[in-house]
Amino acid sequence: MSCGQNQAMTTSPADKPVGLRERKKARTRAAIQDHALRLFTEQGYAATTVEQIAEAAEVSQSTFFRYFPTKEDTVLYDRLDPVLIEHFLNQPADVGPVAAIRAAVHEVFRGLDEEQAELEAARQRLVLSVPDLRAKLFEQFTEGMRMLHDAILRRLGRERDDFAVRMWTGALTGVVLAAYVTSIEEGGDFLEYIDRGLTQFEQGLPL
Amino acid sequence: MSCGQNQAMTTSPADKPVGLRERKKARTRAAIQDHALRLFTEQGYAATTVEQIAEAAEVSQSTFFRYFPTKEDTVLYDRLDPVLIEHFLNQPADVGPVAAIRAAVHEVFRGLDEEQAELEAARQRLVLSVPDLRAKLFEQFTEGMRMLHDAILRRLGRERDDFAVRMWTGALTGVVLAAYVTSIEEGGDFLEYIDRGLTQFEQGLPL
DNA sequence: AGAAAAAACGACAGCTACTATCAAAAGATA
DNA sequence: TATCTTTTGATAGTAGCTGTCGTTTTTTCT
Repeated sequence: MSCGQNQAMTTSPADKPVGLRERKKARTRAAIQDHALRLFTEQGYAATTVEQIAEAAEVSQSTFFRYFPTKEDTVLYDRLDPVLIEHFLNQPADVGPVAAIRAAVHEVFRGLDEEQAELEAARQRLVLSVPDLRAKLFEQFTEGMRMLHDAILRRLGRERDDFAVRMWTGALTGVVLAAYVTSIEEGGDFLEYIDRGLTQFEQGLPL
Repeated sequence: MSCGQNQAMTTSPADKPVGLRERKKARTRAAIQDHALRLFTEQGYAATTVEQIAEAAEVSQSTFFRYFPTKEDTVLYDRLDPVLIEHFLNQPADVGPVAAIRAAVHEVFRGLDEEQAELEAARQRLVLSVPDLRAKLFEQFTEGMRMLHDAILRRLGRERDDFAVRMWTGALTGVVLAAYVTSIEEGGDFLEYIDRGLTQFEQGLPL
């Protein structure tokens, strides 16, 4: 019923402090997020109040804001970015950076089951259609750019503030963002657009 | 005293309906924006209320929101993007797209006097330091990406939905954004970073 | 098991960005 | 001057978000 939350890996790998408290917290978080997304798609983002979400999830407003600092975060709380970076860093050292990114993206998105993929698609559509959410999403992208920048630096053994790497990372982020927007506007598989975009990038972005 | 508002060119070029009403509107808009920016830099963005800005500009809150739909827009109301596009389109047809962009950026930013440049710099610093403003700025960048996409299509005579152009534009926007962020973080001339970024882009983004 | 400590919760009050409405004031027009 | 339109201000209201505090629930210690 509830969508799978991958929260367990936030703690250290050795101990498993999955006490009753942790389980209830995870359930509450998932309930809030699920009901929020359902209400948003049913009656629109702006027309849905935090009070309604809290009521549907059977928590108080105080509790809502303890779990999600803003209403927007019920949609944009990003679980995927750190996972992507992790997969990227785990790629073998001899593959090029673009190939490593391609592999990481594939590994993460192919790992979603159909229900998760469906939910993710709905979420993406919602995000791009609501201005406030769009704005925050774009900021997330640039935060991702920064993380990617650090990862690339480490991978290539470059020193900090390498301007060429900065521009390279910026361009690649722009490509991914453009592919993302295109996939929403044109419809179709997100992964395919990313793939084509990365190929263009590898070929030097011919016009 | 008041910073130069280039509002006049929004009307059709033939008539000049610069009546008393129009002049007062321009003055009010400038007053709100100036006092807002001053208060933001003096006491911080979040700590400054709309009420304070309205009081400083000697207008009611109603009037404030008639001029600026949101508090953020006092900082982010962008007058430069359409000007940039216009200059880009006015470049001679035989220069390449990157060179045309470079020329347009130079023309626009070199056209600012020292006071305007100083104000613009303060504005840029403020924008990147406040999360809410950052988010909206990034959205503006992608709107700029869309406008640039259309302009490039027209310039190259391509048909709509050319994937290669989309990726090219996305990458270029990413480069400009990265150069922008770098110029804020590292300090130094904004134009110089843009120039170097565009050069990197022209050279195929070597690592 | 029982007590103490810690964490989570709900209720309430308050601030502020933002919207809607409507009457008064100011500018344009004749 | 008189009329018509645009702009403005006052007021009331909604909703996101914060802070506080007493209560309940869960964990930990003995």
